[in-house]
Amino acid sequence: MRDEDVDDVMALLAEAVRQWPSPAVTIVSQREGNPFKVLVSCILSLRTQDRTTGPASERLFALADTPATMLALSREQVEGAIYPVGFYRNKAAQILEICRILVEQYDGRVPDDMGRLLSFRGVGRKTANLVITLGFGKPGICVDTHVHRICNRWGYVRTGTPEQTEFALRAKLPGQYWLVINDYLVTFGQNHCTPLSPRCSTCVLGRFCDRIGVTKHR
DNA sequence: AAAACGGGGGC
DNA sequence: GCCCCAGTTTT
Repeated sequence: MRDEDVDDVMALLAEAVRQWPSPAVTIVSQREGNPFKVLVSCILSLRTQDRTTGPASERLFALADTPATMLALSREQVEGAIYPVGFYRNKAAQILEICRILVEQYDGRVPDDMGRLLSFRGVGRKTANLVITLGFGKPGICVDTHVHRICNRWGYVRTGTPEQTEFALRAKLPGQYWLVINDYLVTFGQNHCTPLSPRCSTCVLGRFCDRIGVTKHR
């Protein structure tokens, strides 16, 4: 994919993702404007399939949906609510630790800058960028493995790590696409342009794609 | 039964 | 950069 193809690809992508109702990322999108829910949802989704984190986070938020109230929960309560996301002890402990810091040092509010977000254990660039963009509506690019894989598969960027992809996209992706690329590409990556067996033969973006790193395809 | 999945931390 | 982290889902 060449730079001048961006508008065409984004339009085709928007059309393509419409065939998958209630995409998994919508679960996270529904947290829009609520940085705390975005943050907790992201912690739950670490190294798990996104589909499972929606119901799990709903159960947790039914018990508590602010740092102060969630801090009052026991680790066992949190662990029980978030089945079946896995990594229960780590995730429950990290969430409660973040709640404690938010209450004690940040007046119960989630900070809106990269530096402070990254200081929390369990928060990396993907989570921080999602909090900044979805939670606070500020500019940012959230690169998960889907975004990283697909942008490289297209040949739009040539990078080795998601962080490099983030910086490459920040430098070249037109600003009007920053807030939608993650939503589109995650949906697209989960349903069509999958890691192992992308459906290249039925892909509307075929003529724009370099298929870099594609080993098998149907 | 086995392989795929997926962000972050520690070194 | 490399290795590790645990448990659910898919093949």
